[in-house]
Amino acid sequence: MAVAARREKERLQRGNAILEAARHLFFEKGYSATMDEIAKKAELGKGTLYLYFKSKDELYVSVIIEGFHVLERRMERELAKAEGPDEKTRAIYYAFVDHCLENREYFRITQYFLTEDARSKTSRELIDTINQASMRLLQYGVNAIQDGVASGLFRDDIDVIAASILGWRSATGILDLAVLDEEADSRAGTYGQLFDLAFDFLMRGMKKDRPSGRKGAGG
Amino acid sequence: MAVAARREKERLQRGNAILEAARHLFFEKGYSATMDEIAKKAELGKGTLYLYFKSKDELYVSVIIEGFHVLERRMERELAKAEGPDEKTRAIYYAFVDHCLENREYFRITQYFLTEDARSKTSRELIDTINQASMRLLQYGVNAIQDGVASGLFRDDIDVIAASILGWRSATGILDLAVLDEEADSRAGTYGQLFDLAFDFLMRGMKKDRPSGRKGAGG
DNA sequence: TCATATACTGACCGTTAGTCATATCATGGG
DNA sequence: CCCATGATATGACTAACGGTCAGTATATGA
Repeated sequence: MAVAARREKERLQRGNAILEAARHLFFEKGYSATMDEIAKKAELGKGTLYLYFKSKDELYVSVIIEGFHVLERRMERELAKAEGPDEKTRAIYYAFVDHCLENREYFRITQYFLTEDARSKTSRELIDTINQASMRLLQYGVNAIQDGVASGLFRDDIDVIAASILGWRSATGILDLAVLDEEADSRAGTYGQLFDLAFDFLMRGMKKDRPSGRKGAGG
Repeated sequence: MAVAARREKERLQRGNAILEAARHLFFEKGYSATMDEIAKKAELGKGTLYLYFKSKDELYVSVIIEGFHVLERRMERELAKAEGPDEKTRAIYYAFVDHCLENREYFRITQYFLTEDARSKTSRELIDTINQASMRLLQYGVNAIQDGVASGLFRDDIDVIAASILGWRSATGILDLAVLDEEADSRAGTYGQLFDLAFDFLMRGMKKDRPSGRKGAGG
């Protein structure tokens, strides 16, 4: 009796169809895309959406979480190519920045949810989901910097977690500007310079003071 | 005939009464505070609100702009107390950070408006109003750093504007975290450490390399 | 063929930003 | 004093939203 299994498969497919319609519309119109529109795009009745997602917010957050998965895969990919803590730290930082620039809609909708809706309105649960996903990705930065400390590239008196958060939040702060600015296209131009500066200052801050030392790869 | 003058005065008073009611409610409930609530609090009919402010968004932004004025006065005050570019840079940075922490509601509602509503929904005009106010305040940072370069404290190959933006955006990125976190109270604790780290790395990045020199105030 | 369970639907509800026909009030001439 | 005039204030109304639920359609297995 493969009925139950097929049912399950169909259920997943429907869920994905809704998610896809939602992604398109949230990307296009932001949070103000309506459930009616999404239902229409998914070729379903509005009520059906609520069989798969408890609320508009839950659907919205599902799209956000998608974005986190995309970013995590990218980080893994870039990390695999990098050698040594210097490159790894750089790989994580720019994987984040480039992901957000190339998929600015994911970034935009994520940032939205973390402001107003963090207020009483929405369930704490959804916020926590996003926070947990953030912490998971932050760990990549922590690990890279930790390696840097272990290998002697970075000072051993730095707070590894604080430094990671700083890198993350500096990039996010700049991304807010860059992504809001419709004109600016890629990492080139003014914003690219800013991301580089942020990374440069972060590295200078962490590296051991070796004004004249060589930069050989730390074994 | 002082009629016109009195009318004008009354008009201003009404406007302020509405603004005050709006501030209280936006602070308490965020953007989801309703125009009906604000009207009730201001002891006016809802329609009256629309004689003084074109839309809910315009009223909301008016409250935001209030916050910018408060911050600017604080910057002026702190700047007056500071001597030399090191202290001045520090004064501007912490005036910003402390203002946002002590008046987190102003920060919260500002950040909200700069995300979702930046999308097509609202008039570009309102966004621009906020951007102009931001640029005005950014100038305080630019001036302080410029002084630092002129006095030889900072390297003369740094991009003064980029460095200012970096300080601003790093602080904002951390503030997003700190202000969202209901628990965290003041500049003490984990977040305080982060703000300090951000400032420290910024200064290290800008200062001339003097690995062995003394840190005495550069006069 | 039909009873039952499962999945879908859209008319409906409460709520909200914004509008506008109407009501209220102050002013100054008669 | 009284009333005509214009300025100001009002809240019932509309359209649009998220969310609900009574009812419909479809699939299953006896």
